[in-house]
Amino acid sequence: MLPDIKIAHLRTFITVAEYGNFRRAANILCRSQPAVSLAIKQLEQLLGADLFDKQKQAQLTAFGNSFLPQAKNLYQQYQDTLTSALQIAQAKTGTVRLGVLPSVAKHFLSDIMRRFMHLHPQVELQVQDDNGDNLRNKLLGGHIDIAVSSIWQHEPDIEHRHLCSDSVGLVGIAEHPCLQEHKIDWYHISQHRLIRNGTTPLINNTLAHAFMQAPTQITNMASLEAVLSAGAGITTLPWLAFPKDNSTLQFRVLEEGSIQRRIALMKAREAHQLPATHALEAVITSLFSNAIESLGHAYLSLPIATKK
Amino acid sequence: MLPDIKIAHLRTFITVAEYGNFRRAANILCRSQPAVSLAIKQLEQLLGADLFDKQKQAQLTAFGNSFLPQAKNLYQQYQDTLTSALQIAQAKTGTVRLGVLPSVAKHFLSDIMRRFMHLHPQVELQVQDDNGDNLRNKLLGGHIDIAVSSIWQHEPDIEHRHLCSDSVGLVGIAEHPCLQEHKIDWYHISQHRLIRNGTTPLINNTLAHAFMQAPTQITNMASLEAVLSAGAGITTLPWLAFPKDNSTLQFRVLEEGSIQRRIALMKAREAHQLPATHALEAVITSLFSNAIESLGHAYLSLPIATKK
DNA sequence: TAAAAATACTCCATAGGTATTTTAT
DNA sequence: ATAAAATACCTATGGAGTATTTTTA
Repeated sequence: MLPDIKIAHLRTFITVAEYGNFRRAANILCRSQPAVSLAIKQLEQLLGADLFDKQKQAQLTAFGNSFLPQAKNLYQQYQDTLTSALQIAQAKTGTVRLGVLPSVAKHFLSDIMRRFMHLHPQVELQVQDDNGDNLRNKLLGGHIDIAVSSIWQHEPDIEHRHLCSDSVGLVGIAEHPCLQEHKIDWYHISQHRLIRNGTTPLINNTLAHAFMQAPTQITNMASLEAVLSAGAGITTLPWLAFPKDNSTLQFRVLEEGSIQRRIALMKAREAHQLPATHALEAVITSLFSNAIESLGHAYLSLPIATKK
Repeated sequence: MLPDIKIAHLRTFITVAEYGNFRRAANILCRSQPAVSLAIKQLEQLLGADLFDKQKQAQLTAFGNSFLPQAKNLYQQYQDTLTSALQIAQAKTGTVRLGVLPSVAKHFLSDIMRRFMHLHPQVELQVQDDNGDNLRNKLLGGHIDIAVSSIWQHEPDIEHRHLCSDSVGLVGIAEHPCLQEHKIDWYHISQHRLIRNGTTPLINNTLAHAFMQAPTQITNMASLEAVLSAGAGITTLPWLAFPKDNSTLQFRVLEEGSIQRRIALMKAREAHQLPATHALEAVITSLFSNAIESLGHAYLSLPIATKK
């Protein structure tokens, strides 16, 4: 059984050896001189051999000399290990893999990244954007740590915290007949060329389900925008995905409040996150609860309920 | 400033992590379960992050997982360092360099080595035999740690502890005229062929000083023995150096009790010895104080005085 | 419901302080 | 003679215990 030699013993020994003086060492260590004497005496007893020559003040014995480099090494590793652990614990270092929806990326990613990188400059932040389905799979497969994505069904293995909701609307050129109507006529809408896109599953089981069977599917947003701008069809998009800078296109909510996309922060229920991940989580939630007002809009709403 | 994380914290954490159970870990550590809980809680607080999932009993968090190997490493080095230091402190390991006179080697070295190697099997014991002058220089030069040698003058830088004394005598074939006389005739002795050897300086400043100017010097004992056996001269030797197994040679004390060689255990006053060296010292002194009787002889005496 | 972990509290060992004596330069 | 270290003695912190409640499987 090894004797109970503590880190404090080593620190004291190293300091006395380095300064060659008990009193000065005591000052450095913020201890009284007798405390240092006692600590050394105890260490010597635990080791079973003198470290300092009792005749000559604060002079190392041969054994002391042979122990000093060993003690220094050990103390160095102690410091290194703890420093690194603290860095990770305080999210000063590590890696976080974040998945986001393109529409979320467009509006919030730069803010999220700026804020997070400011608070945790040493943490590597890996971001990938993808559609909700793929984000879900990546989360379950452990390829990303957290995701800001849309919910369409409750997954038992995924925990989510609601961040905001946006309304799904009909999108097409302003002149398109469907957008002229006072009230959207779901019956006649299927007469027009409907275009599916990556967000279409959102309107499954709604009045707008006709889009689910649309023969044309365009997942790339730039392509979709071009096709729509040419007046070649209509589609549905959640408000955040709507290209607001395109003046030829118009957004019209399907039925006020009825069809909403819920955006949440998600993580695999199983996986335990490194502190860096928690830190990112905190940044995202705080950003959403504070900054949404500035982006505030009828078609965008703050969290309705916050899941623990 | 690093938080005051102790070795005990690491040991507790590692044990709980390994056994996946606070209670069992407490048993292993010979602590109560609350003590273990508290220690972990404190460690978590000092690190600033949870190590175990509070929901699931004794399950590591991601951070805990990343800290575990680091903690293990550090604890391993702690154990290794202390084990090695304790080995050295307890003279279980290390190296001792011993210098001895050939005559001492002949009578005592095998006993010294047997006893020391039995008590400290892991310690490397380097032995070199040489004459008193060279041993002195090697001691001062730090090339040997201790020596069993003869004293001929008090050196300020060498500490010595008397071990035994032996008488110096005239050595030659039994038939040699000088050995026939009832009382040695120092005046006529210089008429014969005198031979110097490595031990001759011992008789400087004595009645036998004539040997100091002898034209023939033979330092090698085998050669000396051959020359003496051929009746080609006489020499002086201390009793322990006298080849007792050579029946043709005879030893005769110069003047009973008057010319004595003092054999002492010597070490450089400055140099601090490793515990292994102290252990060898102890073996030698105890061996001399116990075992001399068995070798007892009129020409060999136990310590007269013991210098601190 | 049974086992495991957390909490509440009490106590004692020890690390640390101050005052003083002893030892080394 | 003076500074440094050791010793003596006292105090307070915190580590460890038992008893108990709360939580998890």
